[in-house]
Amino acid sequence: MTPSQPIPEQTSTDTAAGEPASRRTLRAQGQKTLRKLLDAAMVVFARRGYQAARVDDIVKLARTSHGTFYLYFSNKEDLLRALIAEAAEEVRALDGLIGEIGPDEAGWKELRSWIEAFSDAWLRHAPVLKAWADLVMSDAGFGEQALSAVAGVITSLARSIARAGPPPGIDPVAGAEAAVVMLERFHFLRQFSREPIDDAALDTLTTILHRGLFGAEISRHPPRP
Amino acid sequence: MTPSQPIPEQTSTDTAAGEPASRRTLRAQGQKTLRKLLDAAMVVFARRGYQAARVDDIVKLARTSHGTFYLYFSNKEDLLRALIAEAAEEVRALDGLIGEIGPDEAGWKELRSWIEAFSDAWLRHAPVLKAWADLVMSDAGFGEQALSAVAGVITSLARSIARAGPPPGIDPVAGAEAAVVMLERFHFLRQFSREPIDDAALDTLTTILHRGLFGAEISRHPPRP
Amino acid sequence: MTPSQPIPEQTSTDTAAGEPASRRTLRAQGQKTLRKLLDAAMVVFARRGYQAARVDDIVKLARTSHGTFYLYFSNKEDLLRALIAEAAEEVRALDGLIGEIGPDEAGWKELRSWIEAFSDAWLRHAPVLKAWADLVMSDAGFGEQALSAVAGVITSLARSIARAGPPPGIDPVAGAEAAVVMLERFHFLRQFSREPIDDAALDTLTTILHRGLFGAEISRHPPRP
Amino acid sequence: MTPSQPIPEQTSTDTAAGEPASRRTLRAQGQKTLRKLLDAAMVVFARRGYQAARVDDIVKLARTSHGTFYLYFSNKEDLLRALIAEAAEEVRALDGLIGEIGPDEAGWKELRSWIEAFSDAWLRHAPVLKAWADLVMSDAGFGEQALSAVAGVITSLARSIARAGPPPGIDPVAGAEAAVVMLERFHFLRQFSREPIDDAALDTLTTILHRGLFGAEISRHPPRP
DNA sequence: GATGAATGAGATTTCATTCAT
DNA sequence: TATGAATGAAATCTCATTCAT
Repeated sequence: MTPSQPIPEQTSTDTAAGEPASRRTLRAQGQKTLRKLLDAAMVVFARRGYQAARVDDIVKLARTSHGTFYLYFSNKEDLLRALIAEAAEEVRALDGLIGEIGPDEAGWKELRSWIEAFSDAWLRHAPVLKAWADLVMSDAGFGEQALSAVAGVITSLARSIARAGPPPGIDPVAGAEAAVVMLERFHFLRQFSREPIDDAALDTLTTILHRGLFGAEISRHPPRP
Repeated sequence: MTPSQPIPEQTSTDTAAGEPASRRTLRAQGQKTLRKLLDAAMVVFARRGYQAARVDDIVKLARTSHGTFYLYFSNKEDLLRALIAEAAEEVRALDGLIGEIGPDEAGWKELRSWIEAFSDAWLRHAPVLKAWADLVMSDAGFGEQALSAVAGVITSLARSIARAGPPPGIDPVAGAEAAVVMLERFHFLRQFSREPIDDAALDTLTTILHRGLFGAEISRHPPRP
Repeated sequence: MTPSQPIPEQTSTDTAAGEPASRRTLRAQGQKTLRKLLDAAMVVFARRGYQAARVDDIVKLARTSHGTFYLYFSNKEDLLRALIAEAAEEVRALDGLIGEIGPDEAGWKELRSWIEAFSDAWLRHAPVLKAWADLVMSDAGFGEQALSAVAGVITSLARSIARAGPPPGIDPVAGAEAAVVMLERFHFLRQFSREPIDDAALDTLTTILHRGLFGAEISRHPPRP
Repeated sequence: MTPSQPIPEQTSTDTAAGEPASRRTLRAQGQKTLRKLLDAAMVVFARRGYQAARVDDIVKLARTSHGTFYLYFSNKEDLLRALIAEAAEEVRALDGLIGEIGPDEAGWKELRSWIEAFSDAWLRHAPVLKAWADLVMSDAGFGEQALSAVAGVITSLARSIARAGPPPGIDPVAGAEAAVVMLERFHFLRQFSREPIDDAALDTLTTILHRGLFGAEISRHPPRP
């Protein structure tokens, strides 16, 4: 007489921590709720920063419940990752947009329109980018993710600088890094101090980089009339 | 082209920030404990950021107790203010150092040595600056303080740019802002990615700003041999 | 030697335990779903115990939904009751099987075949029995139910022992209790440690009880060749 | 110019989950609180079972706070482990007590006094043993721990049986297992049904095992006068 | 001056159960 | 009959701060 019933192996942890609650396929209503939560989080992160944001704030704004939140995300960080994924997509799109930038006026305009695209993307995702910056401080993993997201843009920009033949004293990679962080933090500063990012500001940024990295000289690129 | 931002008078920040809970005069041992706590906080803030730093982490690293912590600071924020006070001192010192910067090689050197001073100060206070940035996200009051601290530097720099007669398209205030945030974040990025901030990097930063904001042209300032 | 426990009348447990929330008559499909849920619960209870088992685990394994679950059971406890009802049926059948057990070899064989029946029943319902034991810890009501279910077996066994004229020092009721719990837990232990319950094990159990409770002596019942 | 401040490595998780909050050395007051918590837990576990016991119940009974609880234990499981460690100590002590057990009256008395020791230990730690049994269901790890704790007793007992020359049909290891689980569960049952474990009960248990495993015959061991 | 112990408000997370389609 | 979505009460756990010695 032998035992008739094999004991099934315990399938270890069914849902790993930090994973989306369970990537079910969502119907229309589910999609809507998901969106509501993402949007609410965007607002709350913008208002209080990531760390200070409470799940409670988010669900209240989304007019839903705690339980529902954890139906879609396994925790606050998971939600941020979802938002970041959306933002990162656009960041990555930016490096495709960097064209040939010469020291002449055409180059200036090219650069200016790229910066404008950068500006648009930044403003669209401002809360996420801030939350991101906020998390980088406490979670190294998020830092790596951030680095790799910008790496593409920096590389493209560095190539563009190198092709243009930068002024002496410029290291293309360092220059590209400086450019990207300048653009990013300038936007951050202006938004933080509630000053607008207007044409004058974008012109200034463009001119600094055009002259500083792409070798434009004064006579050659009269500012737009 | 109008300056987008009124240049604020530097608001003094000597309002007893960061003083012990009850302002006792400290003997030798007290001084030592105070220093231990400040240093430990510096390390912990650097590791985890301000928000995520726990008082427990700090006192453990300082090899002292919770009770002692509150003997010296009235709360965690108070401790950060003390650290910031130390850093702000140096930040403020920086605007005194900005001299006359012309478009020639002398100007380049002048700028370069200022940037070097900035770099030194930044590296010395990196953890505090990061904690500061961290806090700014969630505490509006701290944001004001931060703005006013940098305002002095920005103002001085903006004046210096205006005096030099910047290239067309440059708004001196926007330019100064862009310059400061670029320097700050470039240091942050390099430290975060564990890349050194070497001479080539500082040369690059200097050249970008010299050409971008102070109208330097190629022929006039050959980079240092 | 007085029985330490009044021998309780077997309280009938046919009080509609484990019936669907609203007692509908089920069609073929309904029957199938019901079975799927019962089977899944059996597995999950075996894996995690009753308390730790989540309805979610059960419906996932049964490949159905939460909503469906509550179509068939009014709650988790209700489901367990349904399973218990199935098991109790067999438990109750066991006391009918206890025959006259003398101290001779015939008695040994009689006892042995009863133990074999016990073993079969136990193995068939192991998960339920475990869940039951699990619940007994936290729900007094379930404890009563459990006691009354085994009471029948214990009573029958005690009578059988008393009739056989047990060795001096044996209280028939205490002896019957000891026998039942020994059989139950021995099976539990062997299954838990993944050791088989083989003929040698059943022989050992039989011999302990035959000699211990029914007065068998060595010379009179040589073990089966 | 190279960065002057090495960034210290993040010392990963400072306190691993599931570990005692931090095995500080406790002063008198700490010891007292620790004891209060352990005792309170014992009571609560006895009343509601481990799973159903809430940390809140424990701290209320111990007249202390949630915060304090987590100062001493990292969670409920951790607390149970502490209690188990205390119980396991005594369980282990039991196998040293098993002496030479012959089929005569001296053997009966020897066995009886060992069973009495078992009984004492069991009663002293009843709540823990129940909680243990409760957890075994949901946490495999706890099962292993339980097995290894009893393994010593079983082995000693099996040796004792083998030395005594058991009746034919007895496998010493299976017999020892059966004996231990019988003793354990008998106590459990009696306590659960609120019946006393009196001399008659212990006599019965002793006699079953003495005859069943150690080959005692009727004439040779008259029960105590 | 210093410290271990205690606190409790508040945040996160889980999961049995109900609802709407 | 079936199901995905939603709920919210209850439980766990954290940590800045206060207290008593």
